[in-house]
Amino acid sequence: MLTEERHDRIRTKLAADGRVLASDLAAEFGVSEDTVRRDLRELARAGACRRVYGGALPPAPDLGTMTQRQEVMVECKLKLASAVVKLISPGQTVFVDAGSTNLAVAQSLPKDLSVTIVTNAPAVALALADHPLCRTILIGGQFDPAKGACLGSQTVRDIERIHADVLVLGTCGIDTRVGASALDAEEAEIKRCMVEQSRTVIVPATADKIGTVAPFAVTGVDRLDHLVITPDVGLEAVDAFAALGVHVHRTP
Amino acid sequence: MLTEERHDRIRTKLAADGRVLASDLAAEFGVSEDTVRRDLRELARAGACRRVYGGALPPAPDLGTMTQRQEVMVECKLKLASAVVKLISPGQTVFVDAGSTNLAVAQSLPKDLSVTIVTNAPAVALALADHPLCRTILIGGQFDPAKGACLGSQTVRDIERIHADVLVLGTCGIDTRVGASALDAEEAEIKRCMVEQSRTVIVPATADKIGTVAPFAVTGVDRLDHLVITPDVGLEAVDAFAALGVHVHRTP
DNA sequence: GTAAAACGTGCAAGAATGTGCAAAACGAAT
DNA sequence: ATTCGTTTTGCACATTCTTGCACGTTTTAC
Repeated sequence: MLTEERHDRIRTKLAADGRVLASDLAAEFGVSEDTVRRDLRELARAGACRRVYGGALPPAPDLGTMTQRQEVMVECKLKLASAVVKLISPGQTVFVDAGSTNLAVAQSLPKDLSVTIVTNAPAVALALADHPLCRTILIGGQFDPAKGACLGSQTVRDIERIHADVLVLGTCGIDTRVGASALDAEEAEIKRCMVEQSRTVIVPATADKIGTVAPFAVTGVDRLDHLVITPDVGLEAVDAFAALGVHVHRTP
Repeated sequence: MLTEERHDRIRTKLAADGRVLASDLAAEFGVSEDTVRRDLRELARAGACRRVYGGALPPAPDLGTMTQRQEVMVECKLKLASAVVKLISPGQTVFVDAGSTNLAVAQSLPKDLSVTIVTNAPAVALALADHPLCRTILIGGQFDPAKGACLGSQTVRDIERIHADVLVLGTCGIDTRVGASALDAEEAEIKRCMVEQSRTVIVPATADKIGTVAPFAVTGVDRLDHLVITPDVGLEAVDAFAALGVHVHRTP
């Protein structure tokens, strides 16, 4: 049995059964489990499967990206979110960008806070469904499942019609020199547009994003007003942003 | 049984039954209750459920209106939905109106069907996030939490820019003389607009809506092409609609 | 108020996995 | 045919992960 033959049969079995067990494959192919594990490792590296304890599963079992992202660092993001909502005052109009942290912001919004939320993320709008005092404007457009947000020219046009007091900006990377940046050109365009239309910009960021630069620039540090971070961010980074005029808030 | 498989089945069971018992799950999976508790703990940490004494419940107990409506007549709506998706052909552009039945339609859409879905309901867009072949256009506007949809003049304007092959119309009442009607003026306006921009109109309706007239008219019977109903609708009603040129489909 | 059921925690056994390494198989060039 | 280098494979050992059990605590029911 050739290596590639095994790979092919594993792919087929995975598509047919929705899962494979390392022990089964070893018995079926008449090779050791070590070899099967090597196969699975390579297939996983190629994106053909996800390795789990005992075998492997298809790459996208549930909701691919959005649900997955929501599952990591939940408590961390909730803390960021509750710090962010403290910066929002009654009566304001707030742009809420897409992203799992910003979804947490929407969920953490006090029910007695009367604000207008403008967002291009359907999940954010749904999360605000039980906030009776909250007026929610959803910006439409072509829906990008990977980002969980609406992108495209129509979205940009609609955003340009709105002037907000505050923007809660999601970001893929934030750096003292480059500022905020995104992984995707379309996404960056939307974010740039939101920055343009907002008076104040708040960026919640987990430690892994500090000092990171993504390919597409969104805005320089000079346009950022508040940076909300977790306590595990180094103090030197905090000072660096503070020196550039950014108000840095650390969650407890 | 792999860990993630258990998690997945717990999620499914939770969505289907609205609750799970630790003892049931342990028996069903053939593992100890300790393991089930561990699973539930992880799912709860990921926000997929709330742990309660004896088992677990879905994370959002009562999201006001939308979630509540979803819980009633689930299997009935799923049957309607699977009948509706059979009327959709590859390559078509489909308006999907708001409403719990239409959300079921989106969820029941085959993953290998390549279509463009246009909707003003954020939940529908989110449900289509894991359909790689499905292009989703979300119509924005002011989000109405009670309806789970975007309403308002901007929504109307955006809908008027799109011409669809098919409309899956949600309705509050449908009658042989009055046609489809809605409980709300804004809502009716949106629906009217969608009918205007679509070539074919499909109306899935549960038995309680047949013969009902809501205050605000949407469209006459002459513009309805397909009526998808449950078997508990009387035959005389079926014949009445059929006599007016509507194709009536009964789910088994 | 008491008993039973459910729960959390720590722990140990067993299974699965990663890593390093050597033998075997294979191909190419001499 | 032989030799050298590469790839594949299986094995040994340390590590990690999962799971069930014991025991003390909390919650529920009667």
